[in-house]
Parts: sequence; C-alpha cells; structure tokens
Amino acid sequence: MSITSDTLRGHTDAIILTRLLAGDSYGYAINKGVQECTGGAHSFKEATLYTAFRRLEENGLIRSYWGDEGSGARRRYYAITAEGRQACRQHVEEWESTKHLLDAMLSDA
Amino acid sequence: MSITSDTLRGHTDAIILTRLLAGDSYGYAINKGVQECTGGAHSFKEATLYTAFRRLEENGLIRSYWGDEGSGARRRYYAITAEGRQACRQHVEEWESTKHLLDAMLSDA
DNA sequence: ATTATATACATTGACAGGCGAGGTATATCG
DNA sequence: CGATATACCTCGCCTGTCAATGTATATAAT
Repeated sequence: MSITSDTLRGHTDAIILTRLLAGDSYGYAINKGVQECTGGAHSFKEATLYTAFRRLEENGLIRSYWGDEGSGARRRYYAITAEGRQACRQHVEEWESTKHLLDAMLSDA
Repeated sequence: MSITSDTLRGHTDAIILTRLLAGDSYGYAINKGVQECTGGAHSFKEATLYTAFRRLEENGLIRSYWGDEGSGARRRYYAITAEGRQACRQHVEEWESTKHLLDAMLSDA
C-alpha cells in the first residue's frame, strides 16, 4: 500500500533537493534513491518528477547539464544551487512545525 | 508565520472529521477549534472549509442539519457518520506512516 | 532475429483541492 | 449609524499530480 500523493504534495521539491545535497544526480537515479530510502513505499511518477525539475530550475533552485556518458541512454544531471540549499533548509524547518501541528490537529483531544 | 497550505492539502477532510469526533459542530466553531488547537498557527479559509463540507457530505462521511437557534445567525451543524469515523481512523494511520517516510526523505543521510 | 525488460528522458491534457473575491444575514457595542 | 463578530455560501482561477503517450539505448532471453 502506497501513500496518498495528496499528502505528499508540496514536499516534492524538497525531497528532490534533499537528494541533491549529496551530490549531482539525474532523474532516474534520484527516483531510485527515493524508492530505496522509503523501502519501496514511494517513488515519483515520471510526469511529476520531470515537471518538478522544470519548476525547480525555473526557480533557480537547481541547475542542469547533459552528462557525457560514452554509451547508453543520455542523462540530464542536476545540481543544487545555493538558493536551493537555502530553500531546502527552510522547507525542512517548516516540515518540523507542520508535523507537530498536524499531530495536534489529528489527535482526538 | 503560517504553514504553507500545500503541505496541508489532503489533510483537510481528516482534520474536520477529527474535530467532529467530539460531537456535532458547525463551520465557524470547527474552524475556531482548529485555530485554538494550533495556537493560532492555522485555520481554514472559508472557501476551503465549506468546499470540504460539501465534499465530505457527498462522500457520506458527514451528515448536516440546520440548528434551531432562537436568535442569531443560522448554523448548519455537521455530524460524523460511521463511514466518517472509519475514514478518519484510516487517515490518521496513513499519516503516521507518511510522517516517517517524509522524515526519511527529508533527511540528508 | 525478435521480444521483453531496464534504463533514461519528455510532453500534453485532464483532474482535484485550495482559495481570493465576492455575496447574504443577524446581533452587539459604541 | 457604522463597525465588528458571528455565520453561511459560490464562482472561477491557480497549481501540482499523473495517466497516457512518445522517443531512444542496452541487455538478456527466446
């Protein structure tokens, strides 16, 4: 059973940015990483993923460049920018407080 | 500083249902309750709130009826149904796992 | 050779939830 | 009489997700 994507909405960008903190990567690998770190419970739909990349780049939070693989399918690599790091930190902070708020709002007190 | 509503999206219905677990209530009061239990950090926009009520009733998770206040503005009361309780429990369960997943996905491991 | 599977990227159009902006009505306080 | 709080409602826009569809390379199986 996977997670309702509505509850993940709004976290997509931050999840991707977090993945890029460790170093440049490309779409397919990033998604595999997400899959791995959630024990297979979540991965992005391709449309969602690539839409997010466009959005993030438009907002200056990532940069992209084509890799120079000798063989195999081409890969577009992404690098997080300084602004991206900042945005990521901020989102994680916000997540911490959202978490507590939601815990409060979803508890039958 | 309030919470980005995108990160709350998908929780709206469950938050309302949770509020109704304690007993029947009406829109304005429900929203006040949310405000209170979050220390003022969150409350629903009216459009969001009433849209949610319609949706919840369509889905059979709540029932509604007009109160018989002798004076003052009329109030439409809402009652959670058995299905609503079930849906609420399920959402809270899902929230627990989503929370852990997000913690994992937002941690720079 | 052909088929299947994994890797890898991309776009289009539909859909759903949140909400700004606007509206209605009652009661109280100054 | 006007302001504020209570109390409800709807229309139409915006944004993020995703099913469907398309392209291309490499490998393993049939």
